[in-house]
Amino acid sequence: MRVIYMGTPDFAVPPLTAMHQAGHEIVYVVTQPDAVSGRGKKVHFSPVKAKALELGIPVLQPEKIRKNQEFLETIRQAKPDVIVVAAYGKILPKTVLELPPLGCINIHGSLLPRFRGAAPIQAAIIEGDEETGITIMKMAEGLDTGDMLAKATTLTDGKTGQQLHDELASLGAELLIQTLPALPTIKGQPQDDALSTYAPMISKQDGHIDFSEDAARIERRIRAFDPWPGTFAYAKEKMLKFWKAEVLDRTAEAPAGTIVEAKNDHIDIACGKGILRVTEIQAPGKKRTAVKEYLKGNSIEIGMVLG
RNA sequence: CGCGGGGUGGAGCAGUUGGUAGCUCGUCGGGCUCAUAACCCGGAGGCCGAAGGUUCAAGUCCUUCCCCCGCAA
Repeated sequence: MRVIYMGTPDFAVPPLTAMHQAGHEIVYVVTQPDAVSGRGKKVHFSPVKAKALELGIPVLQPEKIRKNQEFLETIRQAKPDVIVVAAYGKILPKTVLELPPLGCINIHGSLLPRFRGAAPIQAAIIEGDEETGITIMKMAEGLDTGDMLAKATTLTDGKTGQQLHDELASLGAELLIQTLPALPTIKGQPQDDALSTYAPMISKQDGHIDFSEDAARIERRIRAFDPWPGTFAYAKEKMLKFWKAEVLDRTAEAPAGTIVEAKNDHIDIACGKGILRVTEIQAPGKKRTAVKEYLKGNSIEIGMVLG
């Protein structure tokens, strides 16, 4: 099949690789423009661009699409059968959605209509869903509202955001390869808008722990935000990131955020409900460390309140 | 040249205004104990990230490089 692929981050790499291996003719890869990022402000390619270059596929990086006649003309002349989109990072205008004969299809990291939006994978963990998955849909003008074409599921289990992300990325690639050939005949299933939820884009600030929450939810947040943006709280002026924790059912008789115990391999913190037992921590400028190790060279003041 | 923290015995950390390194844990040996992630006694283990330089003398000052990490993007 003749396809144009649009995607940007790591999540969008496996589908690209899979289509290439499956023998689909990928005319162009469209991805976000190079941008400065990371320490030292160096210019970095998007992961998808890096892979496309490796595979020898022409890359397009339009700043904007809507009024970009040159870009629109280029993809029109490419005459793709379909445009496949995975975490591209920009809303596509109707002119693009209607351009290919088979339309545009999108790989989304949740079981729609649950968790429409930018961060479905993390949302599934935070909300405590036992099951999540991948949905491939026909793209419509609304945000992740198109008719569903195929689904694949997996368990959330005790997975971190990274683990679930990687798993769903490859699951999405598989599902895409299965779905593409059937595209001309497959019948989409409309989403039930009444059941839809929205998973907004995550910001650094979302990692700031609110200890008045249920310890169980905080633990899920810690997992979901591993490795980014990380989940943190402040001890005095110092930021502490938490990477692993358990939940104790009993409730502490102390205000939320109070450190009630710190010994051996754990630091216990009072929450709105339950106690958060932190077992892996990271201080600024330091690496992730098991609390067991951390406590050997650092002292934790019992009764201190984290904010 | 975006801002900043750090690389010290196996692990996590201290090391004052430069004078050949210390703590906690672990480890090994011994002791106590019904027992212990407990306690007591004793021991091993470090070319202090790398390469230069200053100095009578550098972990501690200067230069360059390598690596790790936080912020910001």
